Amino acid sequence: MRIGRLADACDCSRETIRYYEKIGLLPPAIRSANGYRSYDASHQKWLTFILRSKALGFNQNEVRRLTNLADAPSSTCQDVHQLILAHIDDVRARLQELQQLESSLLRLEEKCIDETLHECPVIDELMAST
Amino acid sequence: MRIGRLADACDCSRETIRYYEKIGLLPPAIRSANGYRSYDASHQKWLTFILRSKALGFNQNEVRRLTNLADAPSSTCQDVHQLILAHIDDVRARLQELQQLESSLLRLEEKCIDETLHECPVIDELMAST
DNA sequence: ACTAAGGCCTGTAGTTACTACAAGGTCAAG
DNA sequence: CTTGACCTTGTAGTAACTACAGGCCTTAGT
Repeated sequence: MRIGRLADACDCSRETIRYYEKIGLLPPAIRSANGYRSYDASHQKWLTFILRSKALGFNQNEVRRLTNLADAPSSTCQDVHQLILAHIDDVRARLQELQQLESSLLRLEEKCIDETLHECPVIDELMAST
Repeated sequence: MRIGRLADACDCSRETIRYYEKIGLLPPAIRSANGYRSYDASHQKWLTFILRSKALGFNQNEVRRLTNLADAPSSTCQDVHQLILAHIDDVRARLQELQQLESSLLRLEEKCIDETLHECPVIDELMAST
């Protein structure tokens, strides 16, 4: 399988695949005589794994740790479990931040009483000292 | 006021201030004879405005639009209102995404029944085809 | 056999929103 | 007169790609 077919199969771009190889996330492809990258089913599994992990919001470092765990025979399910729990905490922290952001924005938005005004209370509040 | 004092007053780094000037978010400082940047109260207002907008999650482009509105005498409160509403939509979209992420992660996490297992069902699921 | 379209290669630059130097100039205090 | 804190510019690095440029290779059609 060449890069284009793998990209289609996994629904990602060729550039992404080459990029993952470059940063060592994806094991390097075998090269055929003409220098083209050549992939098999195991490459596809790895790439699928990486893409799904990303879709779950894991960043490169976390994905790297996950792939290491997937690869190491000595790893246990607990290691994976820990990573997921840490990531859930992370996601929840971001959720809280966004929720606070939303309520701040709503509070601000309510200040727009008269929309025809040229003196905007929102601008004033953002600019005011203290 | 030199850059260090402004940075302290607004609780941001000197580099950030220079950066905002460079990208045209902050009006350029007046230079004193030795070439140092010199700021006054109006600069401080601008910077405060920018930093607060960022804290509300507005990105550079949105902040730029906000500062333009704050600066233009012809702008109305409605323009600002629109920007805020659009941003609230944005934040809500991100919230939804994160909530879906959280539930996906929780579903996945529940698969870890026996933590001592070396065959991790999570890894298997992430790697499996279809 | 020839040609055109498409696929592949490498390498570099751009994106966002900064942060972190490096190398050097300026100024006040001791 | 030196030390230290401040200032200047410019460049490179971060995450996670995306988008070329310039140049081979392959495949399908004529």
